[in-house]
Amino acid sequence: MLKLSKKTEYAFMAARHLALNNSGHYSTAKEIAENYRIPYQLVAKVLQNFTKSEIVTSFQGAKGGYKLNRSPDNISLIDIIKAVEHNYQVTECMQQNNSRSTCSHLDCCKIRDPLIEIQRKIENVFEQTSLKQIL
Amino acid sequence: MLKLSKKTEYAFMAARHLALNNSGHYSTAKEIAENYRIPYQLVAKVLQNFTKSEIVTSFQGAKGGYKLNRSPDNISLIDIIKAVEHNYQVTECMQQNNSRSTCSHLDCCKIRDPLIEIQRKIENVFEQTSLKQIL
DNA sequence: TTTATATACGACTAAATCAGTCTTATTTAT
DNA sequence: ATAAATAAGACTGATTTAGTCGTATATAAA
Repeated sequence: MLKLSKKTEYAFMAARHLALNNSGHYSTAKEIAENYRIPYQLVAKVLQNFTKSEIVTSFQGAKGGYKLNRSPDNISLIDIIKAVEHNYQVTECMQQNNSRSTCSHLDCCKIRDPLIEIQRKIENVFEQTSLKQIL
Repeated sequence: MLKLSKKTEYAFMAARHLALNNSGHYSTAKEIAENYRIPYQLVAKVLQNFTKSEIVTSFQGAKGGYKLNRSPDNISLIDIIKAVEHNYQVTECMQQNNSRSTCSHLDCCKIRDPLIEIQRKIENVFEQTSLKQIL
């Protein structure tokens, strides 16, 4: 319960690696996978998600790889989470397509509103932490 | 990801119900289950967990049930979580019997320390919210 | 122009966790 | 005695998560 997915862990690790890289070449999925013993395919997907969210720019082909688009202090952990996870809500009824009215409990469960506040505070924790802070 | 378990949701609902009850009789698992359309056996387990954690006192037999031991503003959501969940950590390596040294990644994953801080802040959110605040 | 090295991406499978059920024992008011 | 309640462990089914496989496409460099 309340656990981050492996995908998000790998996303944090990959983002951190990209932020620290100043070796001249673009960082690759292979490099990150080997460096931290993460399954290659999973890092690859994470990096593709980063590209879609415009956190990084990708370069295809030989000598290709990824580079960060913004400086690490301008990227928050919530940006990274949103790039790789659709659902990071504390309850089902806060996920898209759900609402008070889809609640299966009689007259809703009565704790939805306070939990929305909890959700807001937890998101805030990740919002307030920048990539720079985890280097 | 980051979702509360149903058990914890039911625990919040049950605790809230107990806090609001001033009907003269003890609240029972059956009553709570029917009131919110929660599976009886699950509420029953939650309430048994509450008893073990001394959040409530239980009364067995006919006319039995449960009553809160403390006032709602003296019970935090983290108390409730701890009563029903063994693991509420954001990463596996923060759960009991795990540590930096059991990390499967080379030279640990490098993000453990910042995540410990995140964990602390998330626990703080639940610590700072009392049962009274969700009534 | 071929080859090696990369990203892109969807489909699939295996493993782990979670939710819910079943069963039995014990306690106690009436 | 009986009914109503807690106590608790074992089991099953459903869902989610983690990881793999396969194929297509792009590009630098020999």
